[in-house]
Amino acid sequence: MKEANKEPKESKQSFIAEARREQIVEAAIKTLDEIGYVSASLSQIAKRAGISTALISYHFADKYDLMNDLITRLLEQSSSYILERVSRADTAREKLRLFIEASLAYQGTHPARNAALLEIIFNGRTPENIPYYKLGDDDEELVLIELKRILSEGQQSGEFGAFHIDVMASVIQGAIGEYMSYTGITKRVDLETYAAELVSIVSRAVGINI
Amino acid sequence: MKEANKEPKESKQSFIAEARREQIVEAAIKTLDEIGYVSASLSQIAKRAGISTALISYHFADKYDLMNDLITRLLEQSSSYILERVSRADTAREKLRLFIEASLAYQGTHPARNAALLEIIFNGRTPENIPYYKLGDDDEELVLIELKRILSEGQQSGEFGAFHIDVMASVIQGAIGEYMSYTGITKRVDLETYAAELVSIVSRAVGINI
DNA sequence: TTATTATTTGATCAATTAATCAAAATTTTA
DNA sequence: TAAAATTTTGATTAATTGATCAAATAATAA
Repeated sequence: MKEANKEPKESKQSFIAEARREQIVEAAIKTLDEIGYVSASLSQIAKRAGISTALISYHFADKYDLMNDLITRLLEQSSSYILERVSRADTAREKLRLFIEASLAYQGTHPARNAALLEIIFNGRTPENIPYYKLGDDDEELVLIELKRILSEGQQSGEFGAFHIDVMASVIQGAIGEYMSYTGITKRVDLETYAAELVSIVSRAVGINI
Repeated sequence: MKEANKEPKESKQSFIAEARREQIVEAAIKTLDEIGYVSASLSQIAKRAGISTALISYHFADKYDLMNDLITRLLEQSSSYILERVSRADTAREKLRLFIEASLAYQGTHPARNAALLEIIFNGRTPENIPYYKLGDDDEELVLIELKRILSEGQQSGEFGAFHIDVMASVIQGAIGEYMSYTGITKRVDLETYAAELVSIVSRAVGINI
């Protein structure tokens, strides 16, 4: 179990090793949520997992390897949650509504995971010192691509009017992200109201034809 | 010059001390922009300022004091830039347009300051471990308050239609912030196009009556 | 069973951190 | 000028960081 996953996606790691990795990742999420990225040292993570720091080093090549695994899992989870919900609708208009609602709902149901995701996206950097938020992860991209597909689909079907798809997608994601990260709005407007109002605002913006 | 500013906002610090503080803050901005908050140690900042680390400790009570000074200056600058531009317009519609354009333009003309602001807002925490982004700084609030005032003004004058002001403000700020922080959109759409499209989208969202 | 392999720990490593301090250098004051 | 106050540095502090290693423990295979 020396090697960190290089190429092999699914490989021959024992059940116990995979379970341990998962436990460590969960502890890392808790740590990020509680004390933030800057203070999230291996010893803090180990403390929350109830294990020694050396054990983390045994299961992960280095801290970057751990954070990478963490962010991959978090993005996979939120992505599949959102994409699954969206797939239930037929029309672009309905898909757009479900996209917004699901994106916001995920935060409400997974606050710690959401906080951890924010911490690592905004603070984490690759070994080459490139910020994660400038990277555009695959799973992150997946959601963005789906959003653009919905917008494009709506335009072609005549459900939506004319607008710049990249910018519109950015507006929608920005509005969702704003509620995720900024507590000011969170305190003033509850999740359901925000979702409903956002759907209404976006509907007007895309020029929905009843 | 032992004491760090506790209550005295403007006090009796020599010109040279103030100049030195400013130099240190500028070096801190450069450091945050170049290597990010996590790596921005006092020694890294001192290196870029061409001074010893002890000198930073002499002029600032501690690292938090420095970062606090830094974020205050950065927010003051961007706030006054935006508010000054907005004040040139008369109608709510024009103010809204200038607000969006000025907010985006500031990023284009001050990329390093913008990057530093992002780094510290998302990574910095108070001594009580509260993330800055959950705090709602005074100068940050200033801009938000002005935005809401514009939206409210437009509704009362009949320029805008009906919408939830808090949510609409959040959407607009989110769309602006998205372009600031996420490189994906930055690479696909240039600043001017984004500003123009965003104005167009928001105009539709607020329901502008020609 | 025994031998082999996988897992886990505690001790330890060098590096870096923020901060302190006495002494030196500089500037200001008298 | 000389004295006093301010500014600056280099050395040092204790604490923490991520990582390594040999030895101990546990699980698996023979």
